[in-house]
Order: sequence, then structure tokens, then C-alpha cells
Amino acid sequence: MGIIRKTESVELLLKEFHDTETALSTIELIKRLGKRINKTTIYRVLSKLEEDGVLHSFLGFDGVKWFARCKSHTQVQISDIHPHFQCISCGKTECLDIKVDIPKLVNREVLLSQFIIKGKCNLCVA
Amino acid sequence: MGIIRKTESVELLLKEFHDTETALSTIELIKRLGKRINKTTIYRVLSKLEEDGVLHSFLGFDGVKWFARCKSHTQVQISDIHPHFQCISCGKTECLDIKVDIPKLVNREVLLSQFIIKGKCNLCVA
DNA sequence: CTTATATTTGCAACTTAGTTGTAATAACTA
DNA sequence: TAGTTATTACAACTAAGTTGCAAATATAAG
Ligand SMILES: [Zn+2]
Ligand SMILES: [Zn+2]
Ligand SMILES: [Zn+2]
Ligand SMILES: [Zn+2]
Repeated sequence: MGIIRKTESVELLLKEFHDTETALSTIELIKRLGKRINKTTIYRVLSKLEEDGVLHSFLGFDGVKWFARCKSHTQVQISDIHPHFQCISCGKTECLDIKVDIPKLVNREVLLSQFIIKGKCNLCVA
Repeated sequence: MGIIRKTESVELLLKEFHDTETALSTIELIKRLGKRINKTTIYRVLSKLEEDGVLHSFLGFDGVKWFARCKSHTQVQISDIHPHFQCISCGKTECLDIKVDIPKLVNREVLLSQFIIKGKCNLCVA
């Protein structure tokens, strides 16, 4: 796990991600762990884990940052990019294990992309 | 143009969008017009114009809101959705006139999606 | 043109996600 | 065990965006 030290903050945060299949927002993590870990630390550990390729992040429709486990546990490559889904009813936000074609753009260099889909999840469709 | 009144704020904002082909961020608009229009008014007029189908909006990689003219001048439909491109060198942000396939998701209802691409624009590729 | 009504505006104060600096603390190394 | 370096908490800050309200202005009615 790279240069990161095994501190209580790191282990508490990793536990949250190992206990769920979905993504977790910074807001949610501060709600859950804010009494045991300072929010600054939460933000900093999350970035470290992202740098280390343990987590990846994306912005939800509300502009809030979400994190999720990386399946491959390596730095996120452009080829790894997958869409994310946010449920408007229950708030569940998750990685979609689908490949999306990043359009070829003439005269432009594509470096990164984000595809986010909003709707009703499997549990919330009527 | 719906129920919106022809006020100076509306006309100044519309002029900005008619003078450019690219998208404009709220930040940029406040920078340009903040001395003539209060920022609260800028935010409120932008939402009105979006409700009216004159503009559409999306979030940039930084979480800042961007607005751009709608080509069709009708409420944004799911079929109208197009990707947006943000240049990391010059900051130019624009609509891409490309169709993206929104993947069919089993057991889920798709309501909205956003596809944003980051890279170097035609003027900034070396 | 004047008045009435409804929308829009500016202002100040607020909310909220996220960041910064720093001194103290804890993890790792030799 | 002692030294070095990374990590932490805390408080203060930044910045995008929102809210409530009284004053101003656009439009409609007379
Ligand atoms: Zn749901
Ligand atoms: Zn993901
Ligand atoms: Zn550029
Ligand atoms: Zn667009």
C-alpha cells in the first residue's frame, strides 16, 4: 500500500469501504467517522488512498466528491474509466461495470473523462 | 422566452452567451458582470434561463457550474444530452456536438446523465 | 398617462464543502 | 531505544452558492 502508514484513521476509513459495495461521499464519511477522526484528516487520508490507487473518486450531480474502491488496485488509467450511477430515491451511488466508448476527438487530446448517470436503482424502480 | 421579464440583468447575461460559442462558468460571469449585477441576481437569472430552455448547465471537473446556450431552445430532453469538453491548459469549456450512447441498464431507470471530458483543446495541443 | 400587481433586484447574512498552517503526536527505521 | 518523518487535531479560513426581505422595476389594467 505505498508510502501510507497504518494508522487508526486509515484503518477506519478502509473498513468503511470494505464493508460496502457502493461508493461513499465525503459527507457520509464525515457523518459516520467525524467523531473519531477529524474531517481534515478524513479528506487527507482519502486523497492519499486515491494517490495510492486504493480508491478512485468522482463528482456526483450535486458537486460532492464520492470515493469507491478500485477493483484493479493500480493507478487509475484512462482505460479503467467506468460510469457511475446515482439513485435519486435512495441516494445509493455506485460504479457501473460497463465499458463506455470515449469518443475520438479530432485535434484534441483526451486525458480524462467522467460519465455519471442519474436515475432509479434496482431497489427503487417502482 | 416564457415568463421571464426583459430586464437589464437578463439582457446583459444573454449578451455574454451570444458573444461566445463556448460555455461560461458562474464564476466567470460574476467576474465579468459582478459590478453591474449582484451575484445573487446572476445565479437567479441563470436558473430562470435554464428553466426556460434558453441555457443548459453542467458541472465541470472542479465542481463549478457551467452554462451554455441550448441549440434547440427547448427544455433539455434526455435525448439532447451531449458531452462537454474542458481544456486543462486554457480553461475553455464547450459543448461537443456528438451523440453518446447512454448504456441500457437492466432493472434501473435512467433519468439524466452527464459526460465530461478533460484534455487539451484544438488550440492547446502541442 | 396613471395606478395596481407581480416579478425582479440588491444587500447582508448565512450555509456548506473543502483547504491551510501549525504544533503535537504517532508510526516506522536503524 | 532514539531519531526521523509522516500523520493528526484544531481552529481559522476560502469560496461557491443560498435565503429572507425590503426596495425597485416591468408589465398589465383602467
Ligand atoms: Zn435507490
Ligand atoms: Zn467507480
Ligand atoms: Zn485550450
Ligand atoms: Zn452543452
